Amino acid sequence: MTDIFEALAAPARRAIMDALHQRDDQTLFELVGRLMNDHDLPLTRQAVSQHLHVLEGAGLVITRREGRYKYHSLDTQPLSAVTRRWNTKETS
Amino acid sequence: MTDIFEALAAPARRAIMDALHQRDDQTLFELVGRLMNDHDLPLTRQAVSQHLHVLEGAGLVITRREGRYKYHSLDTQPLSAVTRRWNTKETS
DNA sequence: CTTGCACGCAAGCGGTTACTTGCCTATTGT
DNA sequence: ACAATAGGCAAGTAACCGCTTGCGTGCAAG
Repeated sequence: MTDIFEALAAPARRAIMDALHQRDDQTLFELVGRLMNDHDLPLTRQAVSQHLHVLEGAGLVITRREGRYKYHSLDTQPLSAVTRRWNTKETS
Repeated sequence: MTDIFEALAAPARRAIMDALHQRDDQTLFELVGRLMNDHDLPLTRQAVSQHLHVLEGAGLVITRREGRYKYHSLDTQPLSAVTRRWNTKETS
């Protein structure tokens, strides 16, 4: 759970999360093209790849191998636990 | 909202959040003493002070001046918005 | 079997960040 | 008034992080 905050600290990684939130099961190149069009983030392929590895290590992104393609999807379960860490008293 | 992730990325800052979660309205020196006893983080006064400023800037900690004392408390409202960013579909 | 595509690995570089060090201000107590 | 306490400000340093660069691997198509 510690890695979640560090993973989401980088703006580029949050942009990737947003891109995956719009549509799941995206490959690396799909994400690269999307991040160059939607946002003005000049992220190269290797940069996105490294970010995806960080997000995957934090448990926020799950991957699925299919031939030479690797599809990425969100896993929002860890985020729910994040909020409950300091929100034990007030919830409304 | 961007600053929230960067603020919580540092483990020392999360430890401060935990200390404030145990008890609100703590001064700087109270937090320093608590962080030296509870955890094994050798945080100096200036380090904790800087971390508190970051947390305050992120809106996670609210302060209250009283004479020469400055009491710090948690504000967990921003954290609720954090989770809802990517949890629009599943909530249970 | 060769060519191209999707992706992985690893070293290196520049900017950021956490922490220290030193000094300063303001409020309280005697 | 003087000393002590609670906290603030700013510069300097070392480590970390994001990104690049270059090359390597495996799958797929002709």
